[in-house]
Amino acid sequence: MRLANDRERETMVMVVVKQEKRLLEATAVGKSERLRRPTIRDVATVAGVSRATVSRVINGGHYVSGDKSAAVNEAIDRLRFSVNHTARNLATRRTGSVAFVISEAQEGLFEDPNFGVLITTCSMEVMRLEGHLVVMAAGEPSSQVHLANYLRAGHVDGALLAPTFRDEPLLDGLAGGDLPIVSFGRPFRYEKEVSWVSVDDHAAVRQIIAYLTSRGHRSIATITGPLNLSGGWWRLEGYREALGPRFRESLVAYGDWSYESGRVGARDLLERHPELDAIFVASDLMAGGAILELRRAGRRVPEDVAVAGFDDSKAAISTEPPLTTMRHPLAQLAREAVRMLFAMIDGQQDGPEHLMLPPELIIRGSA
Amino acid sequence: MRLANDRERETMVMVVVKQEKRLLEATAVGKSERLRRPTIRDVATVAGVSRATVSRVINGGHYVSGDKSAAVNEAIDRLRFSVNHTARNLATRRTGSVAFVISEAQEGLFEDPNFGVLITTCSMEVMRLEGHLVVMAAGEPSSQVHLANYLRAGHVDGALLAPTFRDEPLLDGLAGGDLPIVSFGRPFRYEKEVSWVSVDDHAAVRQIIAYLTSRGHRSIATITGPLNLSGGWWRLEGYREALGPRFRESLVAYGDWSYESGRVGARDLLERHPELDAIFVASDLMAGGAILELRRAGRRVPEDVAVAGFDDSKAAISTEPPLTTMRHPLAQLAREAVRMLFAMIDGQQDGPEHLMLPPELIIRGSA
DNA sequence: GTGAAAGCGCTAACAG
DNA sequence: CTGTTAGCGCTTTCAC
Repeated sequence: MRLANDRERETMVMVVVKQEKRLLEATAVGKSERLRRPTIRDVATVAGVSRATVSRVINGGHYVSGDKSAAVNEAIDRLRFSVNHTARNLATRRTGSVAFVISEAQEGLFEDPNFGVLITTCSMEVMRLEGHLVVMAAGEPSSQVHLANYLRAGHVDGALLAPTFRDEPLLDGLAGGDLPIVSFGRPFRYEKEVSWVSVDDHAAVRQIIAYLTSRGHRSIATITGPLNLSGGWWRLEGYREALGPRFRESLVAYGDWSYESGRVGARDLLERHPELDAIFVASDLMAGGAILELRRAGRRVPEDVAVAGFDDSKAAISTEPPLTTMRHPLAQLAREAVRMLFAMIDGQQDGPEHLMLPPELIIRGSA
Repeated sequence: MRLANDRERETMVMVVVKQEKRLLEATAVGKSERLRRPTIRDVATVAGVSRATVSRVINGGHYVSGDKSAAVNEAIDRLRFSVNHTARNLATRRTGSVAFVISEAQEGLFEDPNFGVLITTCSMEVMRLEGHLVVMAAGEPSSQVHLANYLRAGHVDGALLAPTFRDEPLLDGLAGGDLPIVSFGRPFRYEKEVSWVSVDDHAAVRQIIAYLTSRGHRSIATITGPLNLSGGWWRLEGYREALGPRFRESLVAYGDWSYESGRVGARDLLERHPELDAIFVASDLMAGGAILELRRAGRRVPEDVAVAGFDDSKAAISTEPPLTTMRHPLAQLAREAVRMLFAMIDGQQDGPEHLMLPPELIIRGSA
């Protein structure tokens, strides 16, 4: 009895509200006159089933009979229904979105073509898993702290971190918190605590140095990336180890991923070691700059000086000659990172997970 | 009486639910053991007010007395409360997020450093307005149609469109719909119907050509961007108009924004017009390539051939000599685009709005 | 100025 | 397999 009364009341209220709404909409200004989107309630009515059944259908259709399922699907099509993610998220207590955190000052990162592959692949992969990729940028330390708090406040289900610098405060606020995160590149100081994906920089460089050595090169120099970024750091470490006793500080030029720094690096190396016969450059873009400078100095590539790059980005095939380089499996890393993140979000993964993918030697004309 | 009964019932239910929840949490597995986030209900209890009052406070604090307001704020701090956007969005019928749509195949766009400024500035501006910037990429035409439908399905409040190509299907599915959109660059075919922001490419090129002419240059060539992108198209139009009767097809080399196409373009121009004494290049990156090629051909810059770029991106100061160029007010355009979009979303703006910002001539060493 | 309560649209027990 | 119903956390009338 009580129940019946309640339902009556509810129904009455609903009707009134609906009328008011229609009134509102009818008098609304031009553009926004579209009627409200259909809800599962509408679908349920049209299909002649309960809301729960509709919900089941749009969530995989398990435990629903064939005909009911068909009826629901038909109603969905007819009404052009599409689920309201906000409502779903409220009910499931998930936001349905993950952050892509850019910690570096904007300018730098975006000059790197790799970055584009990363963000686009992540976005597509997240969308494939029915989620949203939300880009969040924080340059200065203060806003990084702010961002870390924001992220932890439950506005996103997890976060993907673009390569972070050695001393950035971002990870301090995130590591050990309960927000699932996956870092691109091995995060300094938090390598154990935080999940990450990375190409095996160390092994990659050993491999390419071995290749250069096997081709008879004896005086192999290098141009590094930024050493406060894990890619820059580990590629130099790999070089150092590969050279072993032949390593000398003067064989190292310090770059910052930019084309220009490749040029400057090559020039300096040539000055210090006119006899050098090969250079391993830590990114293709820099390698392009290095080749230019070598040419200017009258060296032929690869006859006089062999040049090997890293990444196999678009830059690798726009040099003359095209670059011999290590392929950086960025798209795959991005997909794996998203997979790892969702596993953590879904609670299928407890502790931190670390994934190191092998690169591949791509032999072209420069070495 | 009826009311009282209802409340009683509600209260009882609440208590039971809460107990169950606590039980659940206590038995939950390790990591996710954190207690649930405080809600406005908790804040209300602690502050000794109603949920409505809390809501008022966190939404501007209007119509709330000083002391209640203070009490609420104190409770908020104490409980480390932060609003649940999902719940708010459900109640307000807004998603709180806007899409940043990348229609181009990923590779291309991300080589453009401009693009980074755009997306980062948009993200920061949207966050400043309490929203989220969701990146959505769609390369092939089929997925573009899919994306257009998705966007219109109400999953976002509006969309910012990265520069679109002349014949992309994306806009066909979006223009005229009821989803607010703002395009970066003047959208072909939809210039009237769709809101957009753009630098005044046409005027910019006239200005820089006037500058070159004033410096005594008589044979001014150009290297264009992609003509199926509005920036590329209008810069060529500006060049054409500025040259007037002196315009000749052979003075035009067609590029694609890439460094390499700048090199090739300069080489071709030099071949066709050995007498040329100036080149207007439609992007700084290409200008860098052009300078390289000119040097190779033995021309001094700017003594023999003046080179002017466009964008004033980082590339402009890493050339030798640094580039004379037109500053592209990208960050400002991004902020204005977000402002326009929110105005449309908030219903403060009806028809499409178009904003063209003037560029600024930056004189450095190359011209 | 403030509180009560009705939703927002969906999911997830819980019965049956 | 299917329907009922109690929330998810917040906003927003509507009274007072």
